[in-house]
Amino acid sequence: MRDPVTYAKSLVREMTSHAVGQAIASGALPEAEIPDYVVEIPNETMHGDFAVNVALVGARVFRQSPRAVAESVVKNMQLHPLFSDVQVAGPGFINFFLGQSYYSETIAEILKSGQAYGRTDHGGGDRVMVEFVSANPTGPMHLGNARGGALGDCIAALLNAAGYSVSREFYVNDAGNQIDKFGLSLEARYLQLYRDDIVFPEDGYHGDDITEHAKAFAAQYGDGYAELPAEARREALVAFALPKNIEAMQQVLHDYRIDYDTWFFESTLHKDGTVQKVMDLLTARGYTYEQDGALWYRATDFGAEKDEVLVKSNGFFTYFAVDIAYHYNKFVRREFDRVINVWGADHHGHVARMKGALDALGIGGNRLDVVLMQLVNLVRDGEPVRMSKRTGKAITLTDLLEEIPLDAARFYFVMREYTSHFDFDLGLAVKKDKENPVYYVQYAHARICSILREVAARTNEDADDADLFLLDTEPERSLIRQLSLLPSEIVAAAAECEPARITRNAIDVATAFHKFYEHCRVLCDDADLRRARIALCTATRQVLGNVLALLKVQAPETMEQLAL
RNA sequence: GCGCUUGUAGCUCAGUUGGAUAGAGUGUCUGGCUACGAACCAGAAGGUCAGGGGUUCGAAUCCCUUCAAGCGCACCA
Repeated sequence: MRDPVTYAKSLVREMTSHAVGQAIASGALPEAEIPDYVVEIPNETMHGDFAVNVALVGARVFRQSPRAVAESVVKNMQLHPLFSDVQVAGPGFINFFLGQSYYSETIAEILKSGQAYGRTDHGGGDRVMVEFVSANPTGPMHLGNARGGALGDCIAALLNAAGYSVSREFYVNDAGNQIDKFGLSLEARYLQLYRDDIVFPEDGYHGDDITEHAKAFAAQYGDGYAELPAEARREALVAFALPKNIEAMQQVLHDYRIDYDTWFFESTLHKDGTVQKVMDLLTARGYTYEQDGALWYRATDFGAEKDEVLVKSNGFFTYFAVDIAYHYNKFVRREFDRVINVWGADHHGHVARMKGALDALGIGGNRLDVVLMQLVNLVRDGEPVRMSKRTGKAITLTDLLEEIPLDAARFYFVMREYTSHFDFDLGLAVKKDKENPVYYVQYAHARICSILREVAARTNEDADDADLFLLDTEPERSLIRQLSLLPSEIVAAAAECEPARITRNAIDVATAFHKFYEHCRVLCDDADLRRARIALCTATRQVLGNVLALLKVQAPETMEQLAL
């Protein structure tokens, strides 16, 4: 029962297949191969807990109406004790109803597993890397990084809970063009401190942070670098500013509750020769050619519309070449079974050629999954917000976290599916009322804690040996049914790389609990029922706590705790 | 021009690999606190699933097409 839903579904499948076999053996159905059918959870509870469509998809091969097939199957069905009933309904669905033992065993399982409830070994320990954010280290992080950060971090947590061995990684682009630009920008700001005739590069980084770096550098080293050769000057400035930027990113992300296993530096791929090695590998495999002084990769051999440059005619590698080398490093050098990259949707053109390049290397592009996240629009009370009120510049991750609670930020960025172009409403995120789903879920947790405090104060009862069969009203069963979904929901969310499934699950659990609270008094006079309901509250608190932990959102014991 | 993503209630979004009467939240209207937290619950109203074709027992879901929005199509990263 570690995963109640999956277990019950497998029983349904066994019972159904066996019953069809029996029906054929008894002559009720003609000899035929059992068609593929699905076991699903119906939308309506009156349609049972699980529904099977074998009669609908099998009507043709059995040459009978769906209802007739269903009747024959049900007639030959031996019901497992976990179920209380099976019925034919609608056009020919076979509906299964869970018995009370399912509900009591689910609660027992949750209480026994505790923090481990929801975790499975589905992934078999496969090594998966989740690379996310990987923001350009030449400046502060923006809102897209905020969504990508919450998304990647939650995907990693989900994979971990689903039984994968997960590594979180940040790729630091500390080489190449944008670092040159960074150096030129720093140099211009530095020299401007001493001379009037310095023109700032048109395509340089115009942010104040560049000027701040230059001033700090000047404060520490004076004007000595103004007279040195430009190359040495820029190198010193970059060596001064880049680590500061990286450290700042680490700090902000840490504040955002994201801690990486690895900060991987692009420069190491150049230094240890990986980039050149991978170029040679592609050439040896016959997938490159030279033209116009550049080295080209035959992307068209792998379905792309045009070939791509790997080595520019000036001798430098393209970003694409380095990225191929980076992924070679992930799969071959570091032996990850799977890699998940969280990219902004504006990189979608890069996906097919990256996978193609992995095919070209014989690694297999299907081992790479790219989560293409749509970009975020910031709105306040329906109006688009482009700039920070405080700084007048584009809103950074730091600005955002100063304005809205951390819990709201983490929850909101994964609440919508990553394919949705969504508007982040600053007005809504700070609201501490029922409009805000974060508080709705947290309130449910605090409410349970409050009840359990009350229990401790009044009765000090032990619910360990409670008779869980007493939890048989609809609000109770409906809540337990919701609790039982968690392990399979985590597996599904991990498979889809979609944390939004889990935020929805959290909201659904909270809803089911609030309804239970409304209809069933926990501190009732019947001592047996009381103990059973205490056990249900404890189990619900555990599930909410486990889900919120996956999302890295606080599970408060009182709402006052949330005052931030 | 080609490609990717999206289009479902006034608004924000679900819809579990094609299933039963398309669901939540919010907003509007109405009701519920002298018992465990009303940051909650219950009810009403609200739909041409962007439009049009097709596939089949059955389509919001799959195929074709039109329209609309966002984003890509560099010897940038």
